[in-house]
Amino acid sequence: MGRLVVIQGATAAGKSAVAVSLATHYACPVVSCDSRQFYREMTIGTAVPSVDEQQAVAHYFIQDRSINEPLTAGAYEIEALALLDKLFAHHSTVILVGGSGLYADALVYGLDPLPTSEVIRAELNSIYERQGLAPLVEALRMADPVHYSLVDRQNPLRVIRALEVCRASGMPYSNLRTARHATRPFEVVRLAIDMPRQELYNRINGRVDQMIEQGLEDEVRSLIPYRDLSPLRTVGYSEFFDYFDGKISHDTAIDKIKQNTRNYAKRQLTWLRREGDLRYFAPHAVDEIIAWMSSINYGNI
RNA sequence: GGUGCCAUAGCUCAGAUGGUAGAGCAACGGACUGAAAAUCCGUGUGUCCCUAGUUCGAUUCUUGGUGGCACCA
Repeated sequence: MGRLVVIQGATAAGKSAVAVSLATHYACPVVSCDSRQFYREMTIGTAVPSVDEQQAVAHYFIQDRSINEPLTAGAYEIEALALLDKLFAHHSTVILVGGSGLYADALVYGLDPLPTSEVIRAELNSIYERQGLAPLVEALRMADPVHYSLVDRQNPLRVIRALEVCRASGMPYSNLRTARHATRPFEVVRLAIDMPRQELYNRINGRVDQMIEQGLEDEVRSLIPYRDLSPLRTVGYSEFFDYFDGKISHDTAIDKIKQNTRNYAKRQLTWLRREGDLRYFAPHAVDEIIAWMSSINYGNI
């Protein structure tokens, strides 16, 4: 049975470099679970692996599609599972790396097979825009009292998604949620890259400055026609759109990118904390990671 | 050098005729099963510049410092 090594951690923590080092050591490929590095139109602002890194080891799910075809977590689960099937035919180890916790969990634990409906969601969104959240919350109370009592009723995305599932399936959302972990045809080893908060924030600030030097502003400007697509709701892009709109100054935009990236990193860390026994390593501790991996037995996910 | 004004949270500031203080932003904590770099929720974290007085009690009033700003030299 193959072994999937999952490398997580906050943005700018140095996950990609660790992944390349490990992949070189195990002579294995790297699969990304970064929801913004999927898109070929976004390069500078998403800090995709460098050309050198991509030539050193095979990378998958890196800039392999267009922002016109967004990849949802559910679709990612299916595509990535199919890919792993092929990769494990030739490799005993595959590395999964990326900052999108939901996507990593979709692949590792699986999502319940819930329906989606663009049409229903569009209807719900239009109600939300015209009448606000209250009627949607009330509709959810009628359609699924159980989930109504559990859901964050102030969060439009949660309420709308739950209603979307109810209407598309004809069943209460809560009936379809099992919270069961899927069984996978591979073992999973999870670890995370971490460092002191201040150090992480310094790296983030420095990386944003680098992105500016590399021409992030021009990259974002070239994407103005696509600004409403969901992949462009992204730190580093939204702020420049605000600047182009004259809402904020250039300097403010850059400061906001740094701040919003720090906030994003904090949310990633919060997400990872619920993975109680996650093993943390420093970004340069590749030898330590290799030693740790050879010391653990398969089977304890 | 003189005169005036100012000094309160990480930042910008408000405030109490004397009873140890509060806004915005930041920060921190959390939620999150198909928008997830998204979306949403919660929390004041403080030698009220220092000093000596007055007072039952001083961050608030008074004295003397220190630092900043403005104007005059």
